[in-house]
Amino acid sequence: MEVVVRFAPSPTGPLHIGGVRTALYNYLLYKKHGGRFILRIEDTDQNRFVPGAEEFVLESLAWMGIDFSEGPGKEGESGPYRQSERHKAGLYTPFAEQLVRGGHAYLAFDTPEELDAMREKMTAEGHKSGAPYSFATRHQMKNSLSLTPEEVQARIDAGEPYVIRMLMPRKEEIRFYDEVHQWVMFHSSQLDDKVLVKSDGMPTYHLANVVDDHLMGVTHVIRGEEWLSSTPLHVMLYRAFGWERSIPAFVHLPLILNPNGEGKMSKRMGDKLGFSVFPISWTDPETGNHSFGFREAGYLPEAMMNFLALLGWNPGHDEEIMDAARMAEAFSLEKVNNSGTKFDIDKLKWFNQTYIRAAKPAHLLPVVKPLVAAAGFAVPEDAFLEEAIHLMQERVTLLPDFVQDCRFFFEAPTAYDAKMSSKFGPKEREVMEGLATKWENLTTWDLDSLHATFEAIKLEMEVGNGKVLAPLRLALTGVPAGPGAFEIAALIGKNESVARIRAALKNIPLGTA
RNA sequence: GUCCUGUUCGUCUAGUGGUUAGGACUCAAGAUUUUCAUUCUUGCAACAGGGGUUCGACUCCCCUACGGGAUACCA
Repeated sequence: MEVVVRFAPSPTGPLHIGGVRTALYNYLLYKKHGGRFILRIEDTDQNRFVPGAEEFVLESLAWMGIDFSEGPGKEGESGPYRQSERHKAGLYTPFAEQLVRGGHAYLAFDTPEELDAMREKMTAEGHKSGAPYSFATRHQMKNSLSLTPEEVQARIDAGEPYVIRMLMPRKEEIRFYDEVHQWVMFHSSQLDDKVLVKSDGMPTYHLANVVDDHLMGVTHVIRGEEWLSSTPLHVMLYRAFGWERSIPAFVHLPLILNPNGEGKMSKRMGDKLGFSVFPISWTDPETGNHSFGFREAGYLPEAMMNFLALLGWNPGHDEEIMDAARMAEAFSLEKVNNSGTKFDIDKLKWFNQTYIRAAKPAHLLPVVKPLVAAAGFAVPEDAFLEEAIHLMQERVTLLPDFVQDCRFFFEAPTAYDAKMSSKFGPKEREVMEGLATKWENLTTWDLDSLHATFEAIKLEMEVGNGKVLAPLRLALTGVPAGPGAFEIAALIGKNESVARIRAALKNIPLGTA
């Protein structure tokens, strides 16, 4: 059987990292089995519609390397892909009518105020369920069940707004199999009469979701665990429509929790704890507030993908570093975990570091280049930058470190490390003078000749490695850490290297050593 | 409150009745390295609690505790 999965975000705000993981699991299953991977935009709530949110989803998935097979801008056999468009095409109304005709749903005319009143009444009477609309209350409300057909028709004719609600049966067992949680059972008496069609005629998530999944031939509903509670309603909908034989497999993914375990990962906690919850940066069109994403923080999408995949799933072996193809190959729903997962930023950093170290400098070049420019440096030639990346990549965790931790590739030191400077004594200065002179006279400028001058100066001045290397590093970079001094010198060139030694001699006050 | 769901090192996890409970991240110590980083070695560290079932429970069942989710004309 063909596997059809779908990722169905709603454009009510920027997609967050939990959504990205949901998309990723869909993608992995699709990559493994083939079939179709549909991106569907669930924009049935026009009040909460946020401009730019859909573009944000598209750009985020593109950055992550998560390709869907059909969706907005990529027409396939199941379009259109925005529920608002599907509604305009009249896709949902017949199904809602079918439900009403079949006695599975009914019309309700209650105002928000009346609903609130009932809610209050329920809680005041100490009812455990605060639901204002259920088998217990529906006959006290204004709907096509409690009103006579004439009254109902009169209200409709008068243009009174109404919603369509699910008529939840009184006593029915609702059992469904979830690939992650196994058998889950609900009792219909605990469920309320959810709104299926809003008073503006737009379907709610529940209706649209079930109808679309059916129409699109979705075989696996992979979504976050926050949906587990509404699954019985969906199952009842499948039953009411007579679609129970083709009901999709449910896969409710464990939630991604805040690092401190306090609830599902949120922007609020991210701000508090200092990490992003968005894949890429986002500017709120309403407030203008800007949030950085993992991309801007300097994470590689491959690292992100690897980390996210392992947040709630494991391949069944000890392998941790896997590319998309390898993960897809190893992917299996049975290996998806069932308990909430705290977001471990340290582990993500480790993945990022690992991927940066393993990357080809040419692969990193396009992302590092803009960072160099953004820092205000003149952007060197590609060959230079690639070599700098090569020298730095095993000591970098985040992409911006390529600029932050090695400014010396782009400019002469503007300050010198105090501790190292204090050891820049007379002997060191003498050695540096000698080395500068030797370098000036060098006709070939490569690692070998540089090392040769190093050996020569040690012999001449009768000093060890430290008396040469430490002051040289200080002169060249101003900082105590970094790639080998000769590698740096070789890269920045003869004139620059000599100039930096001369500058250090001039600018660093005589130490105490 | 009610319903659903979960609970193995600090974190991510392996484990499906008999294991010295394994790996990874973090942290600590040491070795290598002209600095830093890398690499390598070692170490610290867990089956929420209580009852059953069983010759034997981390593994199966029940209860408790503690998390998480859902309880909208939001998704």
